[in-house]
Amino acid sequence: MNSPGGTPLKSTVDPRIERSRQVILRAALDELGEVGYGAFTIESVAARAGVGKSTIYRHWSDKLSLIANAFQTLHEEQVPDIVTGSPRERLERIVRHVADVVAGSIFSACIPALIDGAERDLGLRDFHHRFQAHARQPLIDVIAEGVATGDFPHYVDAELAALGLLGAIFFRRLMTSVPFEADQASRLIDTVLSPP
Amino acid sequence: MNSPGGTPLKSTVDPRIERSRQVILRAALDELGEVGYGAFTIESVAARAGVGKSTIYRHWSDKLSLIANAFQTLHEEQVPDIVTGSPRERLERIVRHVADVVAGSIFSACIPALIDGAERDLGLRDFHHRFQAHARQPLIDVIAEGVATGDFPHYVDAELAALGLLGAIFFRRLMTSVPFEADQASRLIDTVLSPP
Amino acid sequence: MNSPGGTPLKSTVDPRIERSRQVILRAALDELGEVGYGAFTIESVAARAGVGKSTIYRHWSDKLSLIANAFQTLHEEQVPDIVTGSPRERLERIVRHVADVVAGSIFSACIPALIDGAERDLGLRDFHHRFQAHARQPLIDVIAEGVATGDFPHYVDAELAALGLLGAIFFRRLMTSVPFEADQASRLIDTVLSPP
Amino acid sequence: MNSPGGTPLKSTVDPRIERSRQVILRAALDELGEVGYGAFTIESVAARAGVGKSTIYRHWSDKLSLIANAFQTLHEEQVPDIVTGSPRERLERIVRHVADVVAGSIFSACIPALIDGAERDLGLRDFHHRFQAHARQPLIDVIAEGVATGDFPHYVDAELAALGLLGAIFFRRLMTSVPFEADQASRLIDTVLSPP
DNA sequence: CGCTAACCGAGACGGTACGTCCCGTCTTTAC
DNA sequence: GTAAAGACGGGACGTACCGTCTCGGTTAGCG
Repeated sequence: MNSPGGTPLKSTVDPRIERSRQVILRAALDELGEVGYGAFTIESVAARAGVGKSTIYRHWSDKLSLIANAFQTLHEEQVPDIVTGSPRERLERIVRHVADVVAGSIFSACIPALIDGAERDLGLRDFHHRFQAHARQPLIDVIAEGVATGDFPHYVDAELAALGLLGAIFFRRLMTSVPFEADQASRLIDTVLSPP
Repeated sequence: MNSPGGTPLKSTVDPRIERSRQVILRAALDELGEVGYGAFTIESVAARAGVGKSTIYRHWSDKLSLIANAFQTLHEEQVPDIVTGSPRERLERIVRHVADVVAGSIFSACIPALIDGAERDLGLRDFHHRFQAHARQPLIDVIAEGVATGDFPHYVDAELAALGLLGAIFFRRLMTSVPFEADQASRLIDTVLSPP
Repeated sequence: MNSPGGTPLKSTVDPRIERSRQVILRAALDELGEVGYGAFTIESVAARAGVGKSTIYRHWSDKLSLIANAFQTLHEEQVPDIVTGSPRERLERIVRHVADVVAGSIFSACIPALIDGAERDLGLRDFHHRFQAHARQPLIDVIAEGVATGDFPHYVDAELAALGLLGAIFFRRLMTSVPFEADQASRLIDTVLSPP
Repeated sequence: MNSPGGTPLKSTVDPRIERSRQVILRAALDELGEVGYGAFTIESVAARAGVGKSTIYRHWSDKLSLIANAFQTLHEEQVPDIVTGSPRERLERIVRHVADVVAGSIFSACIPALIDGAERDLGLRDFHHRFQAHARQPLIDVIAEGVATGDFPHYVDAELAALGLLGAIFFRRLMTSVPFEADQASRLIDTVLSPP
């Protein structure tokens, strides 16, 4: 049910179904951002979406899969980056973007819920990990490219370096009271990858 | 007023209180580690501790403050490090220790719960952030020392570097399916702080 | 608005509701009769009725309104009397019936609970008093008729006489260890209304 | 424990004990009259009496026996009647007194609680019944005397007549919204025992 | 078009945990 | 050595949601 990437076999579905899904997902995201995971209730989402509770359960098996699915819809708003400039420049642009997103967005508001949910629900965990791996890849690629071109030191392990950069940003979001700000991106990159 | 000599009003407390607190906190930690934050139940803790539910509510106002308090008791098991060796050696020892703790321990099992709880409860958040800052400090210190002694490059920002190292470890724990292993500590340090 | 012909908005109700009400009221009466008002427990009623506690609270706001409502269902079992015979004969039949009911029946088992409940809950008190007035009326009527026909002394106040007869029966039930038995009905009537 | 009529074997008791008993009984009666049986709690009585909960349990085995004992202290305030006048006059004086007491007094406020409590607790029931029998006796006696002197008809059963008179008063208190008033005493007696 | 099947909202249902209150017992400390 | 203070295990309260399940009512799209 409700497989993230599955295309329907039937060429056309009842338009009411799609309409319900949209309304509910939107309401779920709003709710999650507003009250957080702990106070997130299906009944609130249903009320907010102007929909019966059963309509939600008709499309998602439980609370967590609704949340997981809602996250996917956020995925589309990514892909911010272009391919111009040196690896260093492109890396900085990516890091700034990540910092911005993590600093404040619906997505950011939902991260703790996602982390906790992933701990308890296998399906959600899988989605979470795959999603992160996917989002991490461009960063790794651009670092690897920079190592190849000599923009970054040869001893740099692209994967570990990407982990250090992302980790710093997420660590600040999740473990401290002061989130990482985009302006610090340059100094972070200098520290981790040595200055140009 | 009552006592002539200005003696403290309550010099000692009922020993049962302390005993109950210990038993309950222990049970709470066990429960948290086992079933996680989402399935954490006061009633289960009470049963596990062999205690009435009301005894728990007599000492903690609600679920979250119990959890917050339980975490504080984990604070004692830190202080792992010694002061011998070069900054590089001591840094690696610290990183390995953190990696070990994050890879598997009651504390590790509770991190997602802590992160999620901190998002909704102000008191828990404060505790969480103060606790992390405290635990982070030795790492920052040893990096700063290494920069001063020339063991690490002069351009390194100790705080950002510490963030990168810790962030990498926690990121792997929270956002990927493969936790960071202590064996990778050396390579991580090389990447972030350049090799010796 | 929606329906063109101005049809009632909700002609029928979910049949499950009525079914639940029946089952629960029955269980509540049984429970009341068995364990009494003091030990009457919503949770026991739920268990006895094979119903979730929330189903009870969905229909009744609290314990007392459930009890009050349960009593109303006893209202139906009255109407025992016919209209044949002299006033004296009919009076005796009524008194015997009351004595029988008060001596032993679910209703009788619940009287103390009802009296006590009525003392604290306005709604229950109203019901209790209205119910009693209703049940008292036939007795008053037949006495008044007897006074008119000369079967009873002219100085008899029908209402006070009815009170005396009923009072004697209830007093025995509530304030003594020996309930009034139907066989004594004749002598009671003779005493209060003088012999034929 | 705490048998209603038992005299202590020891000639002298610790005066604190007696003092505690008095304070607690007084507080219990006040509490009962104010909040009723349903909201009557030991903890409230303890607070009102300025006494520890355990002090109450040291003297009474449970809530009901405290209440029962409290009632006994009301017994002393009875004995209202004198022995002058004809049986009819003395009867009326007794009935008026009962009506007054039942219409409004701490005792009256506690009757429903007592009735309900007696239904569930054997000890309380015994006390209740014995207490009532005792209080009923003077009424029976004076009626019997009146029958003997010819003041009342020869066919009158003194016990049933007393039951009718008392029953009428209590019935009005417990089962109707209009309590019996002392002014109606004369007419009630006329109806039940025929006019002089 | 008109029918019928699917989908819908509404919300009742059996549950479970919440956090509160009070029970009656038991322990500790102060007077 | 008694009493106050109050901690304790227990259990019912009434509330909030869970995820499941009927209900009629309303579309949609096929025939």
